[in-house]
Amino acid sequence: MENRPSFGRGMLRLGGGNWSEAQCVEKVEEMLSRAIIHQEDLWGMLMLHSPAADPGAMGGPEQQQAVIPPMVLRALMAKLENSMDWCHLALCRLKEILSNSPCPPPASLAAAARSSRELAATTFRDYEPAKPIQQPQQPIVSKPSPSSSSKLKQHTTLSQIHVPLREECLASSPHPLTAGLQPSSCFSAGESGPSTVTDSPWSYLFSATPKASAAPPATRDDDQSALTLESLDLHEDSTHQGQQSAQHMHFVMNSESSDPWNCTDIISQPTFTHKFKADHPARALNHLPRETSFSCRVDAFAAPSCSTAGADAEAAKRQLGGKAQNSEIAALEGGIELGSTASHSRDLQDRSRRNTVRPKREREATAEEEKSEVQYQRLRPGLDAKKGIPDDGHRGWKKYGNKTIQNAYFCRGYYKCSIKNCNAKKMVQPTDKDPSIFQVTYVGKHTCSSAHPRKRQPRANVMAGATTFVAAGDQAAAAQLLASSSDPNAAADQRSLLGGTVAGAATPEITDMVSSMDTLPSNVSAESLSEQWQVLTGSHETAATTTTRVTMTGGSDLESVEGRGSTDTTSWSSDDDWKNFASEDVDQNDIYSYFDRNSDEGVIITKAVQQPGYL
DNA sequence: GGGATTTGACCATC
DNA sequence: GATGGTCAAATCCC
Repeated sequence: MENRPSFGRGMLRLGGGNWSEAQCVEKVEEMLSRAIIHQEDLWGMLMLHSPAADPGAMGGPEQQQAVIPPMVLRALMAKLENSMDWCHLALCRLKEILSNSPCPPPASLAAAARSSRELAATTFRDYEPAKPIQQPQQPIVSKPSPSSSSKLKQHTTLSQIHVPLREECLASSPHPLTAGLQPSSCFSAGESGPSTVTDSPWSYLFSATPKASAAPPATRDDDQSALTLESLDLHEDSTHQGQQSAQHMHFVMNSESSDPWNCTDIISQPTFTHKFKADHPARALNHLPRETSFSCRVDAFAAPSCSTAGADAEAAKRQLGGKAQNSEIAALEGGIELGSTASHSRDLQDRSRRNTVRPKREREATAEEEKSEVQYQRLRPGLDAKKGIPDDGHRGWKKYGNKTIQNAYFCRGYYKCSIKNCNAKKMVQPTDKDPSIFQVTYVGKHTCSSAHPRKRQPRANVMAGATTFVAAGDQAAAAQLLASSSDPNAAADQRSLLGGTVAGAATPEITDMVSSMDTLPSNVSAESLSEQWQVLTGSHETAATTTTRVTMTGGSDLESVEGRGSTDTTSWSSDDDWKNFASEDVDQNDIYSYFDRNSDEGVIITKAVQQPGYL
């Protein structure tokens, strides 16, 4: 399985190189941040069905039998909350170590502090009252490694931080550790500009960093997307933290919607300005409201000495002529700092400059490179499980290599077309943040068009999952459908829908992408029922669904039906196909057509999902 | 047994 | 020297 790190005989290579302690700490910080994201997601999913959160959601007795016992749910939630507390605490501690400047807990924290055993007794009172939680009772005192070559070599006296204990659930009470902090106070003494947005519990710190769209930047004139990042610029501040230069980012955002968990409040304030300064672009991004979907225009970009995320990664790719080292891009996208030293910054800047004179290899490969295309494809549970990678419809891919990539958790698989003399290749790599989404880089074109018929999808009935996407504007119904779905992705989509859909937010790219059932035989009539656009903020996707009712007349002499997406077509050529056909991957851009037929009438739903840059 | 996959080695490039 | 792409022998699996 190329999608998992290799262990045992093929020991995972962790990229090599010497990492300073500071870099290791940054790594840990990144891991903790991601852990928190997952914890919050899980917590949110638990909240959706928690009887404590919604006593009326239990339904009848049949449903009660099917759900997790309330006491277990509460215990799970308490576990999650405790875990999240610890992650927040660890992050605060790490940042304190890094900056070597103690950041005392806010007054609200001191007021909130109680003993850990008291917490245990509180959170587990309904489940396992006597079970203590292993938590340190004393403030952590750093023990610098004698071999350290970083600033950590110096003894760092850490401030006392008592374990913050929450008495209320996260939905109604922000974390006490962060409740009293201004946006950048934990990182630097940078200014914290005015913000008219009341930070929600989900947007404080270390949450998912919104990513910029890879699509051409949209302006507010031609795009009604929920959030527009008006400008983003970076500049060096060599005076910051001694010799380490800092990337300062300034954001000016106009937003009509941001936090899907508190969408109404944001909508009531159609425009807000959020300015701040942080000593790390990724940290700056962390202050953006969580789970937002936006486009951005990069007005200026300086090759970073530290990682950025999303927009910066894309900008870096462009800046480096699309030939940036994968390690750098992976680090950029992952928010991982490859090296905090000035030398690494210079290296990146030099690389950027070198690209004005294109390397020999690149020049020679120009023709081929122009044919490369990067896509993000989602693994469809049940359909792609066997191969472990998304099925793009081509039958002849042969795997010829597997490689661990520096700073990427998952291996990259190398595939080429098995047809003789065909030069098509692709590289497939799960993204770090969501292994079910793969970055697929196609290189070269197929020269075997007649020899690789599209692979017919298994005729499993996936209609139940497909229909869940048509309920834009009817979030409750959609959520109910998704909740009843067995699709593991349903929870995420449920969160997305519950988080708020924005009608009329389709981008021109999506408009061009979707065309449903434009070729029909004479005995089939099609009636377009609806076309819905929505921004699935929770998954950073924009989705379009078109629903077409299809009626077959004149008996079962169907010959062919085609549905066409932007780059490919799907077809079924016999009545038997028509009857049994359930799902077809229309093309590689996450366009799916679903068909369900009862007697002579069916409904075809085409869903197009645009993943903005993905990540 | 044969095709597909894995995996260490090799090579090109920076 | 580090890194990514490719090769090919070994191995796996149907």
